[in-house]
Amino acid sequence: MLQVAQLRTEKERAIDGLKKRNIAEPEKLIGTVISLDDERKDLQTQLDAVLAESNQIAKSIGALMQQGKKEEAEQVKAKTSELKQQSKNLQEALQSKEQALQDILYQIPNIPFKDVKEGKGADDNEVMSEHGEKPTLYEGKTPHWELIKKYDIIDFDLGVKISGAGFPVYKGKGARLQRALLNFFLDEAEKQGFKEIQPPILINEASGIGTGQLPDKEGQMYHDKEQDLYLIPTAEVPVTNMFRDMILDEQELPIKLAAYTPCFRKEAGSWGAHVRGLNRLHQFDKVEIVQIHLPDNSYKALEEMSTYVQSLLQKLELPYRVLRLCGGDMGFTSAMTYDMEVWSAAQERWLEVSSVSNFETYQSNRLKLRYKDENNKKHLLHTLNGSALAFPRILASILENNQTEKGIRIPEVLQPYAGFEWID
RNA sequence: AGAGGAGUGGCAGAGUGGUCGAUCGCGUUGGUCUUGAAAACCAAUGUACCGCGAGGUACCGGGGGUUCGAAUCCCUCCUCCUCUGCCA
Repeated sequence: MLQVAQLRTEKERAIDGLKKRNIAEPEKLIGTVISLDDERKDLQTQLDAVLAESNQIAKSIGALMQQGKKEEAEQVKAKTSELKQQSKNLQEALQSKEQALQDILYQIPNIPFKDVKEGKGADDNEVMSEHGEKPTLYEGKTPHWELIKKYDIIDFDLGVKISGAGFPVYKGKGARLQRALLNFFLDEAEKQGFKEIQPPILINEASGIGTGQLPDKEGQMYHDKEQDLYLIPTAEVPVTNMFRDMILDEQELPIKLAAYTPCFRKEAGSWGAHVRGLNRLHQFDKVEIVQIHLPDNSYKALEEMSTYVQSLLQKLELPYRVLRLCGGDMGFTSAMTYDMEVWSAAQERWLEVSSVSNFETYQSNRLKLRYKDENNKKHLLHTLNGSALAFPRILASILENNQTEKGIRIPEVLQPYAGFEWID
Protein backbone atom coordinates (compact mmCIF):
# COMPACT_ATOMS: atom_id res chain seq x y z
CA MET A 1 0.00 0.00 0.00
CA LEU A 2 1.30 3.43 -0.90
CA GLN A 3 1.49 6.14 1.73
CA VAL A 4 -0.73 9.17 1.35
CA ALA A 5 2.16 11.39 2.39
CA GLN A 6 4.21 9.93 -0.45
CA LEU A 7 1.44 10.64 -2.95
CA ARG A 8 1.32 14.23 -1.73
CA THR A 9 5.04 14.94 -1.89
CA GLU A 10 5.82 12.92 -5.01
CA LYS A 11 2.62 13.48 -6.90
CA GLU A 12 4.28 13.95 -10.31
CA ARG A 13 6.44 10.86 -9.98
CA ALA A 14 3.41 8.86 -8.89
CA ILE A 15 1.35 10.03 -11.85
CA ASP A 16 4.14 9.27 -14.33
CA GLY A 17 4.69 5.90 -12.71
CA LEU A 18 1.07 4.86 -12.80
CA LYS A 19 0.92 5.87 -16.46
CA LYS A 20 3.66 3.31 -17.12
CA ARG A 21 1.27 0.74 -15.73
CA ASN A 22 -1.49 1.94 -18.03
CA ILE A 23 -3.64 3.05 -15.13
CA ALA A 24 -6.48 5.19 -16.42
CA GLU A 25 -6.54 8.80 -15.19
CA PRO A 26 -3.93 8.60 -12.45
CA GLU A 27 -4.31 12.34 -11.76
CA LYS A 28 -7.91 11.80 -10.84
CA LEU A 29 -7.10 8.75 -8.74
CA ILE A 30 -4.44 10.53 -6.72
CA GLY A 31 -6.63 13.61 -6.44
CA THR A 32 -9.36 11.44 -4.93
CA VAL A 33 -6.94 9.95 -2.42
CA ILE A 34 -5.73 13.35 -1.31
CA SER A 35 -9.18 14.84 -0.96
CA LEU A 36 -10.40 11.77 0.94
CA ASP A 37 -7.43 12.17 3.25
CA ASP A 38 -8.19 15.87 3.70
CA GLU A 39 -11.78 15.02 4.62
CA ARG A 40 -10.52 12.34 6.97
CA LYS A 41 -8.28 14.83 8.76
CA ASP A 42 -11.12 17.31 9.02
CA LEU A 43 -13.44 14.74 10.59
CA GLN A 44 -10.70 13.63 12.93
CA THR A 45 -10.14 17.19 14.11
CA GLN A 46 -13.87 17.72 14.69
CA LEU A 47 -14.16 14.45 16.57
CA ASP A 48 -11.16 15.25 18.73
CA ALA A 49 -12.71 18.59 19.70
CA VAL A 50 -16.00 16.95 20.70
CA LEU A 51 -14.20 14.26 22.67
CA ALA A 52 -12.05 16.87 24.38
CA GLU A 53 -15.19 18.66 25.53
CA SER A 54 -16.75 15.41 26.75
CA ASN A 55 -13.60 14.59 28.66
CA GLN A 56 -13.67 18.00 30.29
CA ILE A 57 -17.28 17.54 31.39
CA ALA A 58 -16.63 14.04 32.68
CA LYS A 59 -13.78 15.38 34.77
CA SER A 60 -15.85 18.18 36.18
CA ILE A 61 -18.60 15.73 37.12
CA GLY A 62 -16.00 13.66 38.90
CA ALA A 63 -14.84 16.71 40.82
CA LEU A 64 -18.39 17.70 41.78
CA MET A 65 -19.20 14.19 42.96
CA GLN A 66 -16.17 14.16 45.20
CA GLN A 67 -17.27 17.44 46.72
CA GLY A 68 -20.67 15.90 47.33
CA LYS A 69 -22.45 18.35 45.00
CA LYS A 70 -24.76 15.76 43.54
CA GLU A 71 -27.39 18.07 42.13
CA GLU A 72 -24.91 20.20 40.23
CA ALA A 73 -23.40 17.05 38.84
CA GLU A 74 -26.78 15.90 37.57
CA GLN A 75 -27.28 19.21 35.83
CA VAL A 76 -23.97 18.93 34.04
CA LYS A 77 -24.80 15.37 33.01
CA ALA A 78 -27.81 16.60 31.09
CA LYS A 79 -25.51 18.45 28.71
CA THR A 80 -23.66 15.34 27.65
CA SER A 81 -26.30 13.57 25.59
CA GLU A 82 -25.96 15.96 22.67
CA LEU A 83 -22.17 15.64 22.70
CA LYS A 84 -22.52 11.90 22.80
CA GLN A 85 -24.70 11.88 19.74
CA GLN A 86 -22.29 14.20 17.95
CA SER A 87 -19.28 12.06 18.71
CA LYS A 88 -21.14 8.95 17.60
CA ASN A 89 -22.04 10.56 14.28
CA LEU A 90 -18.53 11.83 13.74
CA GLN A 91 -17.05 8.49 14.64
CA GLU A 92 -19.18 6.73 12.07
CA ALA A 93 -18.40 9.32 9.42
CA LEU A 94 -14.70 9.02 10.18
CA GLN A 95 -14.80 5.25 10.01
CA SER A 96 -16.49 5.18 6.63
CA LYS A 97 -14.07 7.82 5.35
CA GLU A 98 -11.12 5.76 6.52
CA GLN A 99 -12.59 2.70 4.88
CA ALA A 100 -13.10 4.55 1.60
CA LEU A 101 -9.51 5.80 1.72
CA GLN A 102 -8.15 2.35 2.43
CA ASP A 103 -10.24 0.79 -0.33
CA ILE A 104 -8.86 3.16 -2.91
CA LEU A 105 -5.29 2.81 -1.64
CA TYR A 106 -5.58 -0.97 -1.95
CA GLN A 107 -6.49 -0.50 -5.58
CA ILE A 108 -3.38 1.52 -6.43
CA PRO A 109 -0.36 -0.57 -7.43
CA ASN A 110 3.21 0.30 -6.55
CA ILE A 111 4.91 3.14 -8.40
CA PRO A 112 7.44 1.68 -10.85
CA PHE A 113 11.12 2.55 -10.34
CA LYS A 114 12.56 5.09 -12.78
CA ASP A 115 14.36 2.43 -14.87
CA VAL A 116 11.13 0.55 -15.58
CA LYS A 117 9.81 1.14 -19.09
CA GLU A 118 6.26 1.76 -20.12
CA GLY A 119 4.52 -1.18 -21.76
CA LYS A 120 1.26 -3.01 -22.32
CA GLY A 121 2.20 -6.57 -21.44
CA ALA A 122 4.69 -9.40 -21.74
CA ASP A 123 5.71 -8.43 -25.30
CA ASP A 124 7.07 -5.10 -24.10
CA ASN A 125 9.45 -6.50 -21.48
CA GLU A 126 13.11 -5.62 -22.00
CA VAL A 127 15.51 -8.47 -22.65
CA MET A 128 18.53 -7.47 -20.58
CA SER A 129 20.82 -10.37 -21.45
CA GLU A 130 20.89 -13.92 -22.79
CA HIS A 131 23.30 -16.63 -21.61
CA GLY A 132 24.32 -20.13 -22.60
CA GLU A 133 23.86 -22.12 -25.79
CA LYS A 134 20.51 -23.52 -26.78
CA PRO A 135 21.22 -27.23 -27.21
CA THR A 136 20.82 -28.99 -30.54
CA LEU A 137 18.88 -32.15 -29.83
CA TYR A 138 18.62 -35.46 -31.62
CA GLU A 139 15.80 -36.26 -34.03
CA GLY A 140 13.56 -38.04 -31.55
CA LYS A 141 13.40 -35.21 -29.00
CA THR A 142 10.12 -34.91 -27.08
CA PRO A 143 8.64 -32.46 -24.60
CA HIS A 144 9.00 -33.25 -20.91
CA TRP A 145 5.43 -34.55 -20.55
CA GLU A 146 6.40 -37.37 -22.89
CA LEU A 147 9.76 -37.92 -21.20
CA ILE A 148 8.27 -38.33 -17.74
CA LYS A 149 6.00 -41.06 -19.06
CA LYS A 150 8.77 -42.76 -20.95
CA TYR A 151 10.97 -42.97 -17.87
CA ASP A 152 8.06 -43.22 -15.38
CA ILE A 153 9.30 -40.47 -13.06
CA ILE A 154 6.22 -38.25 -12.73
CA ASP A 155 2.60 -39.40 -12.89
CA PHE A 156 -0.14 -36.89 -13.55
CA ASP A 157 -2.91 -39.47 -13.79
CA LEU A 158 -2.16 -40.71 -10.31
CA GLY A 159 -2.31 -37.12 -9.09
CA VAL A 160 -5.73 -36.74 -10.70
CA LYS A 161 -6.85 -39.86 -8.90
CA ILE A 162 -5.65 -38.64 -5.53
CA SER A 163 -6.32 -34.91 -5.79
CA GLY A 164 -7.11 -33.50 -9.22
CA ALA A 165 -5.41 -31.93 -12.22
CA GLY A 166 -2.23 -30.04 -11.41
CA PHE A 167 -1.11 -32.25 -8.55
CA PRO A 168 1.65 -34.48 -9.94
CA VAL A 169 3.05 -37.54 -8.19
CA TYR A 170 6.85 -37.75 -8.39
CA LYS A 171 8.20 -41.27 -8.43
CA GLY A 172 11.59 -42.92 -8.13
CA LYS A 173 14.27 -40.83 -9.78
CA GLY A 174 11.70 -38.07 -10.27
CA ALA A 175 11.15 -37.80 -6.53
CA ARG A 176 14.86 -38.14 -5.90
CA LEU A 177 15.57 -35.30 -8.33
CA GLN A 178 13.14 -33.05 -6.46
CA ARG A 179 15.01 -33.78 -3.26
CA ALA A 180 18.29 -33.05 -5.03
CA LEU A 181 17.02 -29.65 -6.19
CA LEU A 182 15.80 -28.84 -2.70
CA ASN A 183 19.15 -29.55 -1.09
CA PHE A 184 21.14 -27.90 -3.85
CA PHE A 185 19.13 -24.68 -3.71
CA LEU A 186 19.21 -24.45 0.08
CA ASP A 187 22.93 -25.22 0.28
CA GLU A 188 23.69 -22.54 -2.31
CA ALA A 189 21.51 -20.02 -0.48
CA GLU A 190 23.29 -20.71 2.76
CA LYS A 191 26.69 -20.16 1.11
CA GLN A 192 25.35 -16.83 -0.10
CA GLY A 193 24.48 -15.77 3.45
CA PHE A 194 20.77 -16.55 3.50
CA LYS A 195 19.50 -17.99 6.77
CA GLU A 196 17.29 -21.02 6.33
CA ILE A 197 13.69 -20.79 7.52
CA GLN A 198 10.92 -23.37 7.71
CA PRO A 199 7.70 -21.39 7.98
CA PRO A 200 4.09 -22.49 8.34
CA ILE A 201 2.39 -23.04 5.00
CA LEU A 202 -1.02 -22.00 6.24
CA ILE A 203 -1.37 -18.29 6.92
CA ASN A 204 -4.00 -16.07 8.50
CA GLU A 205 -5.76 -13.14 6.92
CA ALA A 206 -3.49 -10.51 8.46
CA SER A 207 -0.46 -12.12 6.83
CA GLY A 208 -2.17 -12.19 3.46
CA ILE A 209 -2.91 -8.50 3.76
CA GLY A 210 0.61 -7.77 4.98
CA THR A 211 2.33 -8.87 1.80
CA GLY A 212 -0.47 -7.79 -0.51
CA GLN A 213 -2.03 -11.12 -1.58
CA LEU A 214 -5.23 -9.94 0.09
CA PRO A 215 -7.52 -8.46 -0.91
CA ASP A 216 -6.29 -8.36 -4.52
CA LYS A 217 -5.59 -12.06 -5.09
CA GLU A 218 -8.16 -13.67 -2.87
CA GLY A 219 -9.26 -16.01 -5.67
CA GLN A 220 -5.75 -17.37 -6.22
CA MET A 221 -5.36 -18.91 -2.79
CA TYR A 222 -6.90 -22.04 -1.35
CA HIS A 223 -8.90 -20.99 1.67
CA ASP A 224 -10.12 -22.98 4.65
CA LYS A 225 -13.21 -21.06 5.62
CA GLU A 226 -13.73 -22.88 8.89
CA GLN A 227 -10.38 -21.79 10.35
CA ASP A 228 -10.02 -18.78 8.03
CA LEU A 229 -6.55 -19.89 6.95
CA TYR A 230 -5.00 -19.75 3.48
CA LEU A 231 -2.53 -22.14 1.86
CA ILE A 232 0.50 -20.09 0.85
CA PRO A 233 1.03 -19.28 -2.84
CA THR A 234 4.71 -18.61 -2.04
CA ALA A 235 7.02 -18.65 1.00
CA GLU A 236 7.27 -14.89 0.61
CA VAL A 237 4.06 -14.57 2.62
CA PRO A 238 4.97 -16.34 5.88
CA VAL A 239 8.64 -15.31 5.77
CA THR A 240 8.06 -11.60 5.15
CA ASN A 241 5.27 -11.57 7.72
CA MET A 242 7.73 -12.70 10.38
CA PHE A 243 8.59 -8.99 10.43
CA ARG A 244 5.09 -7.55 10.61
CA ASP A 245 4.80 -4.79 13.24
CA MET A 246 8.54 -4.76 13.91
CA ILE A 247 10.98 -1.94 14.45
CA LEU A 248 14.50 -3.09 13.65
CA ASP A 249 17.84 -1.61 14.60
CA GLU A 250 20.08 -0.57 11.74
CA GLN A 251 22.72 -3.05 12.93
CA GLU A 252 20.33 -5.95 12.35
CA LEU A 253 20.21 -5.15 8.64
CA PRO A 254 20.28 -6.47 6.04
CA ILE A 255 18.13 -9.51 6.73
CA LYS A 256 18.58 -12.36 4.26
CA LEU A 257 16.38 -15.44 4.52
CA ALA A 258 15.74 -18.51 2.40
CA ALA A 259 12.85 -20.91 2.73
CA TYR A 260 11.78 -24.08 0.98
CA THR A 261 8.02 -24.65 0.90
CA PRO A 262 5.38 -26.23 -1.24
CA CYS A 263 3.27 -23.53 -2.92
CA PHE A 264 -0.42 -23.71 -3.75
CA ARG A 265 -2.21 -21.77 -6.44
CA LYS A 266 -5.70 -22.14 -7.78
CA GLU A 267 -4.68 -20.67 -11.14
CA ALA A 268 -8.34 -20.11 -11.86
CA GLY A 269 -9.05 -19.59 -15.52
CA SER A 270 -5.44 -19.81 -16.64
CA TRP A 271 -5.43 -23.29 -18.12
CA GLY A 272 -4.80 -23.78 -21.83
CA ALA A 273 -2.44 -25.11 -24.44
CA HIS A 274 0.67 -23.53 -22.88
CA VAL A 275 0.29 -25.12 -19.51
CA ARG A 276 0.80 -28.78 -20.23
CA GLY A 277 2.93 -30.98 -18.04
CA LEU A 278 4.98 -29.16 -15.44
CA ASN A 279 4.46 -25.72 -16.91
CA ARG A 280 1.70 -24.81 -14.49
CA LEU A 281 0.57 -26.65 -11.37
CA HIS A 282 -1.71 -26.22 -8.39
CA GLN A 283 0.97 -27.51 -6.06
CA PHE A 284 4.66 -27.04 -6.64
CA ASP A 285 7.90 -26.64 -4.72
CA LYS A 286 10.03 -23.56 -4.50
CA VAL A 287 12.92 -22.08 -2.58
CA GLU A 288 12.27 -18.42 -1.99
CA ILE A 289 14.77 -15.81 -0.87
CA VAL A 290 13.65 -12.75 1.06
CA GLN A 291 15.64 -9.66 1.95
CA ILE A 292 15.00 -6.63 4.11
CA HIS A 293 17.18 -3.60 3.43
CA LEU A 294 17.70 0.06 4.20
CA PRO A 295 16.11 2.11 1.41
CA ASP A 296 19.50 3.27 0.10
CA ASN A 297 20.74 -0.28 -0.42
CA SER A 298 17.71 -1.99 -1.90
CA TYR A 299 18.49 -1.62 -5.59
CA LYS A 300 22.02 -2.86 -5.08
CA ALA A 301 20.48 -5.84 -3.29
CA LEU A 302 18.10 -6.42 -6.19
CA GLU A 303 21.05 -6.65 -8.59
CA GLU A 304 22.82 -9.06 -6.25
CA MET A 305 19.75 -11.26 -6.07
CA SER A 306 19.55 -11.29 -9.84
CA THR A 307 23.21 -12.26 -10.06
CA TYR A 308 22.73 -14.98 -7.50
CA VAL A 309 19.76 -16.53 -9.28
CA GLN A 310 21.70 -16.44 -12.53
CA SER A 311 24.58 -18.25 -10.86
CA LEU A 312 22.21 -21.10 -10.02
CA LEU A 313 21.08 -21.35 -13.63
CA GLN A 314 24.68 -21.35 -14.81
CA LYS A 315 25.57 -24.16 -12.42
CA LEU A 316 22.60 -26.12 -13.71
CA GLU A 317 23.95 -25.56 -17.25
CA LEU A 318 20.65 -24.11 -18.43
CA PRO A 319 20.44 -21.47 -21.18
CA TYR A 320 18.54 -18.51 -19.83
CA ARG A 321 17.69 -14.89 -20.38
CA VAL A 322 16.99 -12.00 -18.05
CA LEU A 323 14.01 -9.72 -18.56
CA ARG A 324 13.17 -6.46 -16.94
CA LEU A 325 9.42 -6.33 -16.75
CA CYS A 326 7.64 -3.33 -18.21
CA GLY A 327 5.06 -1.37 -16.26
CA GLY A 328 2.16 -3.27 -17.77
CA ASP A 329 3.50 -6.73 -16.90
CA MET A 330 4.86 -6.09 -13.44
CA GLY A 331 3.18 -7.49 -10.32
CA PHE A 332 0.85 -5.22 -8.38
CA THR A 333 3.16 -4.68 -5.41
CA SER A 334 6.52 -4.49 -7.17
CA ALA A 335 8.54 -1.38 -8.03
CA MET A 336 10.95 -3.27 -10.27
CA THR A 337 11.12 -6.91 -11.30
CA TYR A 338 13.58 -9.10 -13.17
CA ASP A 339 12.28 -12.35 -14.59
CA MET A 340 14.67 -15.22 -15.33
CA GLU A 341 13.53 -17.52 -18.09
CA VAL A 342 15.14 -20.82 -19.04
CA TRP A 343 15.09 -22.28 -22.52
CA SER A 344 13.06 -25.44 -22.77
CA ALA A 345 14.52 -27.09 -25.83
CA ALA A 346 11.75 -29.44 -26.88
CA GLN A 347 8.88 -27.06 -26.29
CA GLU A 348 11.14 -24.46 -27.89
CA ARG A 349 10.02 -21.72 -25.60
CA TRP A 350 11.22 -19.69 -22.61
CA LEU A 351 9.87 -20.67 -19.19
CA GLU A 352 9.81 -18.26 -16.27
CA VAL A 353 11.64 -19.87 -13.35
CA SER A 354 12.31 -16.87 -11.15
CA SER A 355 11.01 -13.42 -10.53
CA VAL A 356 13.03 -11.12 -8.32
CA SER A 357 11.43 -7.92 -7.12
CA ASN A 358 12.02 -4.85 -5.05
CA PHE A 359 8.83 -3.73 -3.33
CA GLU A 360 10.43 -0.62 -1.80
CA THR A 361 8.04 0.44 1.00
CA TYR A 362 4.88 -0.92 -0.56
CA GLN A 363 4.82 -4.05 1.59
CA SER A 364 6.51 -2.55 4.64
CA ASN A 365 3.83 0.13 4.85
CA ARG A 366 1.16 -2.51 5.20
CA LEU A 367 3.40 -4.61 7.43
CA LYS A 368 4.46 -1.66 9.58
CA LEU A 369 8.03 -2.83 9.18
CA ARG A 370 10.38 -0.03 10.14
CA TYR A 371 13.84 0.77 11.44
CA LYS A 372 15.19 3.35 13.85
CA ASP A 373 17.89 5.66 12.54
CA GLU A 374 20.64 7.13 14.74
CA ASN A 375 18.29 9.94 15.79
CA ASN A 376 15.68 7.40 16.85
CA LYS A 377 13.46 8.42 13.95
CA LYS A 378 11.45 5.60 12.42
CA HIS A 379 11.34 4.92 8.70
CA LEU A 380 9.87 2.19 6.55
CA LEU A 381 12.26 -0.47 5.27
CA HIS A 382 12.48 -1.94 1.80
CA THR A 383 11.50 -5.57 1.18
CA LEU A 384 12.66 -7.76 -1.69
CA ASN A 385 12.19 -11.32 -2.72
CA GLY A 386 12.73 -13.79 -5.48
CA SER A 387 12.49 -17.44 -6.40
CA ALA A 388 15.72 -19.36 -6.13
CA LEU A 389 14.27 -21.37 -7.68
CA ALA A 390 10.88 -22.84 -8.65
CA PHE A 391 11.28 -26.59 -9.16
CA PRO A 392 8.85 -27.75 -11.88
CA ARG A 393 10.00 -25.65 -14.80
CA ILE A 394 13.64 -26.17 -13.88
CA LEU A 395 12.92 -29.86 -13.96
CA ALA A 396 11.09 -29.53 -17.27
CA SER A 397 14.02 -27.77 -18.93
CA ILE A 398 16.61 -30.14 -17.43
CA LEU A 399 14.66 -33.08 -18.80
CA GLU A 400 14.14 -31.56 -22.23
CA ASN A 401 17.55 -29.96 -22.75
CA ASN A 402 19.56 -32.95 -21.58
CA GLN A 403 17.70 -35.73 -23.38
CA THR A 404 19.69 -38.07 -25.61
CA GLU A 405 19.07 -41.38 -27.32
CA LYS A 406 20.40 -43.22 -24.30
CA GLY A 407 18.63 -41.24 -21.59
CA ILE A 408 18.57 -37.95 -19.74
CA ARG A 409 21.84 -36.61 -18.38
CA ILE A 410 21.70 -35.02 -14.92
CA PRO A 411 23.65 -31.73 -14.57
CA GLU A 412 26.97 -32.38 -12.89
CA VAL A 413 26.22 -30.14 -9.92
CA LEU A 414 23.11 -32.18 -9.08
CA GLN A 415 24.72 -35.60 -9.45
CA PRO A 416 26.07 -35.82 -5.90
CA TYR A 417 22.68 -34.73 -4.57
CA ALA A 418 20.70 -37.09 -6.81
CA GLY A 419 22.98 -40.07 -6.48
CA PHE A 420 22.79 -40.90 -10.19
CA GLU A 421 24.06 -39.45 -13.48
CA TRP A 422 21.41 -40.63 -15.90
CA ILE A 423 17.73 -41.23 -16.09
CA ASP A 424 17.44 -44.15 -18.45
C1' A B 1 -11.42 -31.33 23.56
C1' G B 2 -12.94 -30.32 29.09
C1' A B 3 -11.82 -27.55 33.95
C1' G B 4 -9.18 -23.53 36.10
C1' G B 5 -5.76 -19.20 35.79
C1' A B 6 -3.59 -15.18 33.12
C1' G B 7 -2.70 -11.33 29.13
C1' U B 8 -0.64 -3.74 31.41
C1' G B 9 5.04 0.53 28.44
C1' G B 10 12.19 -2.65 26.17
C1' C B 11 11.89 -6.24 30.58
C1' A B 12 9.77 -7.15 35.43
C1' G B 13 5.44 -5.85 37.91
C1' A B 14 1.44 -2.47 40.77
C1' G B 15 -3.17 -0.73 39.75
C1' U B 16 -10.90 -3.24 40.58
C1' G B 17 -15.29 3.09 38.14
C1' G B 18 -13.15 9.75 38.50
C1' U B 19 -6.51 14.50 37.65
C1' C B 20 -4.15 6.79 35.37
C1' G B 21 -1.05 7.33 29.70
C1' A B 22 -0.84 4.59 33.98
C1' U B 23 3.26 3.57 40.98
C1' C B 24 8.02 1.39 41.92
C1' G B 25 12.14 -1.35 40.08
C1' C B 26 15.52 -2.97 36.11
C1' G B 27 17.32 -1.55 31.45
C1' U B 28 18.55 2.49 27.99
C1' U B 29 20.11 7.75 27.06
C1' G B 30 22.07 12.52 28.82
C1' G B 31 24.37 15.06 32.96
C1' U B 32 27.21 15.76 37.87
C1' C B 33 31.39 13.61 40.34
C1' U B 34 36.38 10.98 38.69
C1' U B 35 43.08 10.90 35.73
C1' G B 36 39.79 6.96 33.63
C1' A B 37 36.12 3.48 34.95
C1' A B 38 32.73 1.62 38.53
C1' A B 39 29.54 3.22 42.33
C1' A B 40 26.45 7.17 43.82
C1' C B 41 23.30 11.20 42.63
C1' C B 42 20.14 14.28 39.09
C1' A B 43 17.19 14.18 34.71
C1' A B 44 14.95 12.05 30.39
C1' U B 45 12.87 7.65 28.32
C1' G B 46 5.89 4.00 24.65
C1' U B 47 3.12 4.30 19.82
C1' A B 48 -0.06 6.61 16.29
C1' C B 49 -3.05 10.66 14.45
C1' C B 50 -4.45 16.17 14.14
C1' G B 51 -2.08 21.11 14.76
C1' C B 52 3.05 26.21 12.64
C1' G B 53 2.74 26.04 17.89
C1' A B 54 0.42 25.88 22.60
C1' G B 55 -1.90 21.75 22.85
C1' G B 56 -5.61 17.94 21.68
C1' U B 57 -7.26 12.77 20.61
C1' A B 58 -6.76 7.47 20.64
C1' C B 59 -4.27 3.07 22.49
C1' C B 60 -3.48 -1.29 29.20
C1' G B 61 -4.33 -8.93 23.93
C1' G B 62 -8.50 -7.92 19.47
C1' G B 63 -13.64 -6.45 18.76
C1' G B 64 -18.31 -4.85 20.91
C1' G B 65 -21.28 -3.02 25.18
C1' U B 66 -22.74 -0.48 30.07
C1' U B 67 -21.61 4.61 32.15
C1' C B 68 -21.35 11.67 32.42
C1' G B 69 -16.59 8.89 33.05
C1' A B 70 -13.52 2.10 31.94
C1' A B 71 -6.86 -0.67 32.49
C1' U B 72 -10.78 -1.48 36.24
C1' C B 73 -17.79 -3.83 35.14
C1' C B 74 -20.44 -7.02 31.06
C1' C B 75 -20.35 -9.92 26.22
C1' U B 76 -17.35 -12.18 22.48
C1' C B 77 -12.95 -13.75 20.02
C1' C B 78 -7.59 -14.72 20.22
C1' U B 79 -3.12 -16.20 22.75
C1' C B 80 -0.31 -18.26 26.84
C1' C B 81 0.13 -21.25 31.53
C1' U B 82 -1.63 -25.47 34.89
C1' C B 83 -4.47 -30.02 35.38
C1' U B 84 -7.41 -33.99 32.79
C1' G B 85 -8.26 -36.41 28.08
C1' C B 86 -6.65 -37.46 22.99
C1' C B 87 -2.79 -37.82 19.36
C1' A B 88 1.91 -37.82 14.90
